[in-house]
Amino acid sequence: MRGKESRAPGGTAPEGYDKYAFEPFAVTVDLAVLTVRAGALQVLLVERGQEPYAGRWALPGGFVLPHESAEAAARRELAEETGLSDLSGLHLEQLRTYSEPDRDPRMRVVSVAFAALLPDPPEPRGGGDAAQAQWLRFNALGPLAFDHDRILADAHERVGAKLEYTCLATSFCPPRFTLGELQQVYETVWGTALDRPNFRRKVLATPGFVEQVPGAARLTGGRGKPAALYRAGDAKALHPPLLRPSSEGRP
Amino acid sequence: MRGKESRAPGGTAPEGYDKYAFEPFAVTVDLAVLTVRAGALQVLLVERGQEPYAGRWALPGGFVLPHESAEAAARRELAEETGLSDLSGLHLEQLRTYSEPDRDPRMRVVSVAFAALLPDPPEPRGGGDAAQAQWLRFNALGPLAFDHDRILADAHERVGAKLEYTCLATSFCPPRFTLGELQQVYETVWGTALDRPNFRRKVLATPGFVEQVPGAARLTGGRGKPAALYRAGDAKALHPPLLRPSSEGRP
DNA sequence: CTGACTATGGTCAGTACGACTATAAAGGGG
DNA sequence: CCCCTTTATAGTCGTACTGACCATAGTCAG
Repeated sequence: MRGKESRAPGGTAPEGYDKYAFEPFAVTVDLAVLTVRAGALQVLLVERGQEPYAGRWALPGGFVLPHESAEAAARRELAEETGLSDLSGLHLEQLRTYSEPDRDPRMRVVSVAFAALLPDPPEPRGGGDAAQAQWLRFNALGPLAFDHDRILADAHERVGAKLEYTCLATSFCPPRFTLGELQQVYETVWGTALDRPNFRRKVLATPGFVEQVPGAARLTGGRGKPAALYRAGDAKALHPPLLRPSSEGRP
Repeated sequence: MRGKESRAPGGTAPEGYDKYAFEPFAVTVDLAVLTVRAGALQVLLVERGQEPYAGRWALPGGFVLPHESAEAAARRELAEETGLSDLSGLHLEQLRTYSEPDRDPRMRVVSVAFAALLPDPPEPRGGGDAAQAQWLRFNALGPLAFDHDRILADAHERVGAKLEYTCLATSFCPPRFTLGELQQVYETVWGTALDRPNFRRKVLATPGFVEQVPGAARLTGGRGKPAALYRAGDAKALHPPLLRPSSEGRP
């Protein structure tokens, strides 16, 4: 549009658009909310109570309201779904838009998908007018409703790729974290094991990725030598990137 | 939506949606069509004939029809705009969706933006019911209509980044090309000069990036030693990536 | 005290990359 | 026809990065 108003389907609208000269679309957002918990990649899902796909798991989401952008709708839905009032430290990123005409059997729905990363996963709040949201392990998910399998796969791929060349991994971590926790984020998302000394060397050699918390604070959680605490630096990109092993060697 | 039908704005629609229980959105596509021509990055633009932004350049695009996906709409609009019947060798990639409520002063328009790369730029066809599309140099563009400056900047950034770790550059080249042409794609999009022997070594060392045309075909265009011809290989990703110089050294 | 466990520090060789020099093959101008 | 410009291609060399290791330090469970 905009280059050629006359192309509006259903009629010509030379000056202002005729609001109903074209088929209206419902615009929604779908959220792939990821976290690393208990050493596994987990996703926030809701159980559908109605047809179609009753009983199946689906990504949380909802309609975009007339006065808000898709980003605002995503933040609002996420707050409602998780009950998380403070969305600081949240990474929310637009994935892509899914617009196949038959993706919702009831009507034409165009959905803008987002990937969101949470550091410390709060239990989804119970109070709500709809099905309860729950964290489920990314592996061993049955088929989801609609095209949500594809959305989730795209989100996983995107996050995995961005770990390589951005500092995104810190978005999975609490404000203070150890390098072991950071490494576990990489290993969990990528599904591979990394060499610990090499990972450490690489992260510390990247200026602005992490910075050590000055007051020699140390986390004593379980056994083993206590680890130094770090917080996220101000860098956004990783140069050179931290490539995942699976994508490098090709014997 | 889909997790909680009751959240449809404007009313509850327990089973099927009430088609007009929510504010309808117009859904459009906007195309950032890029090519490398005459040693410069060029963009396909149309001149607006009507308010708002009359006389300004805008990205080509149009409404998504009720029965087609955004991708299909993008292909259709591109064919109409360029008159290019064969869209083989075309790279079309969804960029992101722009949904700010006030991005079009007339009404609520949600636009799915695409980046398209053309190898050999055909002159845009004259026949059409709207303003003529033209190739303009990416530099020295005045402000575009709507938020199209931002869309174009995002497209440029995305393409520049994907040159680093994918084989996308071949999408800017004709079916047979020399390594010099391929290098010029990188230099034009990135706006930097590259060392020729090093570029050559890197490209040839990446398996599946390009493969030499067997029948010692050589292009004799201008002066200098004739160059060997190559075609795109079957690889999609570059490992390790070909990083642009600007993003590496940071003195 | 001992052993398991984790964090941290270091070595070493293979590889990739930037900067650079050299050679080959064409056309143009005298 | 010779020389010079132009472009393609080949190779060299030192530095930086990386993967695969080995070694040490600090804490907890028994």
